[in-house]
Amino acid sequence: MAQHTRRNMEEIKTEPVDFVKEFQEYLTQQTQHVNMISGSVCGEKETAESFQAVAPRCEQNGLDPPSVEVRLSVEDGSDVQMDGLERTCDGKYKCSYCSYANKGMARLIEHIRIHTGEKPHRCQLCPFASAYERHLEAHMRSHTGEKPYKCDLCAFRCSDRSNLSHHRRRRHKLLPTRVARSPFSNKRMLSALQKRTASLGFGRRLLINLNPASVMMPKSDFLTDLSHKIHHLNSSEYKNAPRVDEKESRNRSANGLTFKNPLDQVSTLAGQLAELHPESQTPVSPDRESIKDEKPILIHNVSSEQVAMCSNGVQISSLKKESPTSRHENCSPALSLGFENNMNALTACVSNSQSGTPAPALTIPDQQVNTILDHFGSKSLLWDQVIVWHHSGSPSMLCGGTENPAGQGGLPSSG
DNA sequence: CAGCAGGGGGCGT
DNA sequence: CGCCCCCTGCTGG
Repeated sequence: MAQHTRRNMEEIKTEPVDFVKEFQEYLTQQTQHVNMISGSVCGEKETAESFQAVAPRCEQNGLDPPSVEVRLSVEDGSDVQMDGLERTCDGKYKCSYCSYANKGMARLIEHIRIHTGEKPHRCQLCPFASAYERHLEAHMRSHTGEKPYKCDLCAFRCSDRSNLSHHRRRRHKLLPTRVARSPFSNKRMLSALQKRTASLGFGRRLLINLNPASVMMPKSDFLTDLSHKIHHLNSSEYKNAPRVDEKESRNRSANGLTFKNPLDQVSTLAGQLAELHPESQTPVSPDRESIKDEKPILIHNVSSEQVAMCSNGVQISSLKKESPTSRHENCSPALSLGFENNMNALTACVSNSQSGTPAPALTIPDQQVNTILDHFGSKSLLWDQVIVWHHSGSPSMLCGGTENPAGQGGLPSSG
């Protein structure tokens, strides 16, 4: 009896890890099952290799291979029967499981996953899985503790824009705010930046403050109106920014964060982010009332495209690289990160930004820069991306300034 | 009521 | 096709 109890205790002890593992195995099995069905419908069974060939991106993100096969066996004609897909006469792809139709095949593939139960986008930290990548991103914020969306009518803040919209409707009886699109006048550059951030493992999240308020200004004014705003970027201002306890910071710098549980790491980092600067965490409200809260940003040496663009709220410049020794001089001592092998933690914390949301300040000591570079080198990280976020007169910055010294860096050619 | 997850639409490239 | 946004529904405090 006592032995039995002890054995149970041991089982319980390891349960969290085993549970996640088992759940992922379960999902894998489910995926394989769906694949099998899919393959039988297609008349061929896909191997793992062929899946990777179809969607190499999946390997990158550690996702399941797409099991929803989309193959036009017949090129012409409407109502082409595919694997779970039909094409309607108006060119839309129609779900064969329900009446849903969409002109975008990818959208339909996503939709069909609802029927197949496939959830290839898995959280690395918990059993959460979703058929939608965007949902995984929102889910990750629940781990990081990010609450980038703030209600401008009360102190409410949340991690999801939908929640904010929900809150505004329920609490303040307000209609949802339609957020205008990107303020970038140079959309090509925006697209390039998005691709670059994606290539860095930041998913589709963009490390740029796309303050919707900026949209209120005519595009042409973006280029002319920021000059008088640059004075906000006073280096003395962020000297006053709250800093992580120096001793603690030093310890972390020397030892790195040695969390056994990646979730702990994320949580701790999120906590540090929260301590950075109360104001700096104040997100950009998507509403026009918050124009006063615009947060200019600097992005140094953005890419090989020597871009210099200013806008109301966004400045991007292609400054010369700083020497590695001078790097720290321009860095806010806001936060030191230690990196194990959890790229997701980095992604989750660093990518605390998306359209209309600010990023936290991050400072990465040299040793850890090297660690990161070691980690990301094979992933083609171009470490000369420097992103500075300027918050309401209290600028913070994410620093870097040196290309991957291993020479493995450089972004894949976007072409 | 907030948090979270599921699902779909619009638009630019 | 990717990105961004929105709405809806469920759950727990």
